[in-house]
Amino acid sequence: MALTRERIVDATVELLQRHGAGAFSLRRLGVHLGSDPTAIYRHFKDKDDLLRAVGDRIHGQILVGLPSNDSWQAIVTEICIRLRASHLAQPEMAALIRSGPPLHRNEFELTEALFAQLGRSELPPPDQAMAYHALIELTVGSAALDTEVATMDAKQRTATYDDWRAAYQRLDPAEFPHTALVGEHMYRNSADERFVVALSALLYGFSRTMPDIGDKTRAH
Amino acid sequence: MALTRERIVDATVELLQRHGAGAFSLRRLGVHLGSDPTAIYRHFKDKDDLLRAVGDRIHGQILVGLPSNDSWQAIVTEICIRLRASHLAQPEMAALIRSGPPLHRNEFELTEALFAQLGRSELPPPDQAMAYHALIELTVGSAALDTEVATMDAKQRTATYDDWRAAYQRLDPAEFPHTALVGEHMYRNSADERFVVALSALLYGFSRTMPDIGDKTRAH
DNA sequence: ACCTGAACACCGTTCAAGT
DNA sequence: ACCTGAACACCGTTCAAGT
Repeated sequence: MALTRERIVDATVELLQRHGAGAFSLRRLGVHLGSDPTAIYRHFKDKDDLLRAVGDRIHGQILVGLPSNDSWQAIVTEICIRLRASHLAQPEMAALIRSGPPLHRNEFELTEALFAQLGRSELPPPDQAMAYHALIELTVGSAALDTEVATMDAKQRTATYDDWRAAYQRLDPAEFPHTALVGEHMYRNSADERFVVALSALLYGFSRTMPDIGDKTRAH
Repeated sequence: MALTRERIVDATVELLQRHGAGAFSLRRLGVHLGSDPTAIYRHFKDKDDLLRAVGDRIHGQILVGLPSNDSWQAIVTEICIRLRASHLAQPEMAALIRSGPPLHRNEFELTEALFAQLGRSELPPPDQAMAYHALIELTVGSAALDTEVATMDAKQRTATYDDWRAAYQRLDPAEFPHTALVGEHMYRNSADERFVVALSALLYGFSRTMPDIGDKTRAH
């Protein structure tokens, strides 16, 4: 029953999952662990340090059972889908990771896995790095924008998207003519499906020579 | 000297800009306004309501003086650059907007401006909506990931990127062979430049018929 | 009509004291 | 060596009381 890093991380994951991210505090964690809240400071520097450890545990599960005999685009897509799902499942942790790369073991392995796939493309290394940054930004952004809605049940979620779409469709077509034409197509399909479409466009865009940008002097 | 919504929003913008986002509280705002912190509740429902109003004011400045005789890609890029800059300048507000579209006047005008440009592309309306969502996700994600670094001065910022790059380059090449090849190109250029590259790739990806995804039965 | 100020129910974190 | 518990310096928000 002794307090260990492991037991604290376990309890944190459980609390974050069971109640929302907003309902997590060190005081609640103390109650859940049956010990004084401040005992946690014996094992972690502060709350951020604890959440970073939670993040590393979750990043560690992303590469488990990843398909390997697929196109690089398909594998990159799968990794990003899983990374996005992790961020949706742990919004507190996600907010922390947004403030800087954790630079921990599992994050390095995730990066290596992405570069392994981007290395199979025809992109030269500088463009692989650019694509890597763009993939992370899109994935993290998609998760951040979807966090609030993702915690709802399917019925609520559909209702929310319907409400938002309706708000755009309710606009005066004289003042908002373009929104009037496109409004009905906003927030369609699931956010997961929209994400895969965006990801495909991004990968497609990077896997061609890009006009107007990039290093025009490159070898091929 | 009477308290008005306008005066409160002004003071909030000033406080957020002068000190960081983390240093903002209703109590501090009260001191700055020379009135009791709880007087704000007479004009705004709660803190989120106030930040939403701040967000709307800032969104309202994005379209001012936008070039109009340019390609749709160039104008979309300019809008996204400005939206990203707004999020970087007001991280508290940005965090709130991530939780759902504000559905306020200025946000509708921003959406209309983006659809006006996407309408000049050859994309059919459903794809315009998809592109819109993807653009927002990339823009918001890029801003979120860059917020921490953006508040630093140029020197600190470069040092931070150098540190991060070094962490990846320090990895054992036997265990992380692909990172070894690409590591030196990570976090190069400014985050703004990396964002423009990502945006171009995304727009380029959307402006072609996408393989494997999308409605294959479309007219053209 | 508008603002004040006490109060409520919380936070993360520190540190001397206990076992 | 490890944990406790009081204390510090904060939060957002409510509401009866003041002017």
